[in-house]
Amino acid sequence: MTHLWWARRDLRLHDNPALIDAQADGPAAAVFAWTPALHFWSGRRRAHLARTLWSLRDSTGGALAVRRGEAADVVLAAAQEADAGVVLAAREFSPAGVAQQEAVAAALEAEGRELRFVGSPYAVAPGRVTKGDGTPYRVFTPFRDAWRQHGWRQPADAADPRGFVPLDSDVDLDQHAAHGDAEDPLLEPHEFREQRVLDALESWIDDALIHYDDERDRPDLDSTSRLSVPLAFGQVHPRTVLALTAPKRSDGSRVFESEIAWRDFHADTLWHEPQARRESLSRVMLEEDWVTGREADQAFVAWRDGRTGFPLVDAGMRQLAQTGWMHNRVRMVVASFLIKDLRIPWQRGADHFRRTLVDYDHAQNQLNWQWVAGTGRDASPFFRIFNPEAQLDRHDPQRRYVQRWVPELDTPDYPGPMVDHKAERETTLALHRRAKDRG
DNA sequence: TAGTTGTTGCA
DNA sequence: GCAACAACT
Repeated sequence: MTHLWWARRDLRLHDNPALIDAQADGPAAAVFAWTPALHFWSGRRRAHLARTLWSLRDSTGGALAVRRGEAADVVLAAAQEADAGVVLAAREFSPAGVAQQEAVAAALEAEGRELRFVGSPYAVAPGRVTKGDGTPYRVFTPFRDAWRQHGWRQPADAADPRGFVPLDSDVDLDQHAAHGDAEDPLLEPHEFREQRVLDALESWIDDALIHYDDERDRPDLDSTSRLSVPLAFGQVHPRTVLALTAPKRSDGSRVFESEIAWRDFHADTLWHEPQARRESLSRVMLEEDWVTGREADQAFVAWRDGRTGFPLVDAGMRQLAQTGWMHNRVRMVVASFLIKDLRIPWQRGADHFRRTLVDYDHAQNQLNWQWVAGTGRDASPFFRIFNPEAQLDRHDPQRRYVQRWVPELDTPDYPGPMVDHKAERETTLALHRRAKDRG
């Protein structure tokens, strides 16, 4: 009997246990649900999804169906067409992903079909790393040590690209794939193929992994792994990444693996505390102390548009606006500036990132913003306020990054600082102390 | 994965 | 005059 693979954030043939199981008894059918929620994505992010799906469908000999509709409707219809009694999928752990898979499971069960979960988008799935008493770790470092101790499986074999039963699509991927930077990207589809991602990863490991501990925080050097986009779409599995870095032990590889652990830590936090998607996990400021109204609106727009007068903040926000990506060190600096200098709630910044980042990942975004705000599970101390000038001196010493993204930097057209950082820092610290004293 | 301030130790 | 360090926020 034919099985159906429900493709989610695991758009790959390599190391995909759900897909392997779907092919266990012969060729599998495969479907991806192009849901109404994608309407709210940025055009750039949707284009990248379309390109990734185009590439994956091409790799399956055109068999993968990409269909418009809610996941429950799309998966059920595909299961009926393929006469599949069993649907295989990777389990999601975010609130939206859980709700979606519950709806799919219910729709299938109503007809006597079964949704079976195999694997997850994480090296170690949320909920698996706990303290001795079964409760989750609150602090990252002990979590990471236990996470390493727990370990992970070796990557699964690659799926059979010929092992698919074709289903029709009703989404025009060519149309969605065209966007700004590449109006007709499918003339050069090489760039966003799964194999290209794996090749680029291997090159990066050979060239840059060993320097990762020193260079990851240098936005001018472009030494990061650039894995955030493929990881967000599941074009590569973190376990594949860890298997490739494992033989290359160095300080660089250990720091890099820590970053993968952060990814699992944030997903684990959201799994245990689903309200963290909107609510601060701890309170560091009194409600009335956040800036609101027109003053906040004007400040937010200056931040969003890269007109704060702080070169590193403006460079980051312009890189985001122009490319849909921002260097991680700079993400921390711009987030700290919005929260601690402008005193605008982290949720507003997180919403902007959701609308603009191509690598957007709900758990990573919300929990990293909470980390900067000092409200997360492993809260950064409330007094950790980034100094945008000191960060610039330290991480972009030749000012090459800021000059690239803020070309008018050294001209009269560039505005002066919109706030006095030293004064805002003092004010924020005083408000934090006040909130602490009032409980 | 912070920043500031004050102290110490050395040149 | 400064780097390294501790204490503190």
